[in-house]
Amino acid sequence: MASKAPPIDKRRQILDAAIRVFARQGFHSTRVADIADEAGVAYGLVYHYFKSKDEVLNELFTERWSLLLTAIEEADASPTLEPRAKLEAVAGFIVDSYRHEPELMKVIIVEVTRAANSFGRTHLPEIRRAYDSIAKIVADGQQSNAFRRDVDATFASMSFYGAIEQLLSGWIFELIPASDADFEEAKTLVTATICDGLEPR
Amino acid sequence: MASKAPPIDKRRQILDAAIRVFARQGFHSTRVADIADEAGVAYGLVYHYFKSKDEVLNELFTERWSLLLTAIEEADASPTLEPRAKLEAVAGFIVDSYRHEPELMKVIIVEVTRAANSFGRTHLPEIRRAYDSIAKIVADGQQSNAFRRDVDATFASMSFYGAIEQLLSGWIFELIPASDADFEEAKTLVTATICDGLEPR
DNA sequence: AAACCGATTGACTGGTCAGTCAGCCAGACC
DNA sequence: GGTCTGGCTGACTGACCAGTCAATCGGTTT
Repeated sequence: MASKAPPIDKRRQILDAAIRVFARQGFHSTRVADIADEAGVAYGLVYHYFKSKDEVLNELFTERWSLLLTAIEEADASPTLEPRAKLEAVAGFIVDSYRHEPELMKVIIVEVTRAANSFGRTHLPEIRRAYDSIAKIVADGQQSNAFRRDVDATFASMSFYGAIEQLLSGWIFELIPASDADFEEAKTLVTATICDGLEPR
Repeated sequence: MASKAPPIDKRRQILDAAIRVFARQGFHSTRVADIADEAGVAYGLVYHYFKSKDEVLNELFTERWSLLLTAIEEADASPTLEPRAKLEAVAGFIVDSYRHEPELMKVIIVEVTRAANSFGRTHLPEIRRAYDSIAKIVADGQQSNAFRRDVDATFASMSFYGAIEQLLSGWIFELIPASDADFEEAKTLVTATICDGLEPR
């Protein structure tokens, strides 16, 4: 055989199965056996590739959160984008992440980001980095008079991120409609709400 | 004895202890024994007053969430308040709740509201009622031209509530400063951000 | 063909708790 | 003094499950 078929990547297979199972049952009520079954793999193999059940979730989170951090920092670094457009880019990235991988995003938000008492605690530094990067975009906007200065930048970034996460939660738990059109609308509307406000101009 | 000293209310004592322990360790990693110890009460007594460990948390949540629902609905019902002032009242109520009972609010947010996969699921209807009531305030504001109409009311209420909850999370996990002045500022700033936006007028 | 080695298997164990239950005790009432 | 009642006690149990490990498998090297 010219190229030896690489064995199916069992590690990846386990991670993908974990996404599905965690999304379906939540981290706490999935047993390691559920992951193994879903992946079509023996129980012990999970421990061959991961130190513990926790490490599986950590891996999923870290993999994706680093993409988010990169996206935010890239938006911030763009010399051509206006501050508002930078925020739009961030909102767009998060919404698209959910659109393309709703199960993974559900796991990350429900089990890590909004579970600051258990897993979130471990990842607080990384989570915080996202808030800080967004705050930096706002602060720069204030510097250049694109944004008013009487709203603290940290504060504004928390509100902005909180609004987005709440929308994702709404989609995740089917509290608000989640069609492609809704996703598109959301991207601009979060930014519009935060930048322009609800009152008429 | 003229008035027989009523026995110390052990049930209340258990609930208050549970607040402290849940806030300190999180629901999942507190054993029923921890609650009993903290309350200075025998293990079995917890089961005398509550069907299960879950029921203790449910009770804590329901007790307080109904206060919140009442507060929102009262603000909404006020004939004199402008829509914006109604939102301010809601934000104020939540911030004050945190200021006066940070441990209880921590438990409610971390273990129920943001744990929609476990406890939140049970209480989704009540949680949703809060969102709906806020959405109604926004919708009425749009009706009377106090708010612009091109932002969906449900959407706006999610953003508003999400922003507040994110702030509380920030305080809970010490990501942002939490002095009395910060609390006061937050009350007006959340509403200002959502109503006026970040861009200068 | 024999030795080697990493991937893979799944039965088993040790520890952890939620919830049970048989009974104790202190005051009320006879 | 005796009995009754219900708040109260805490040792015990049954279930559950993360993580271990000894054994097997299949491919590669010598």
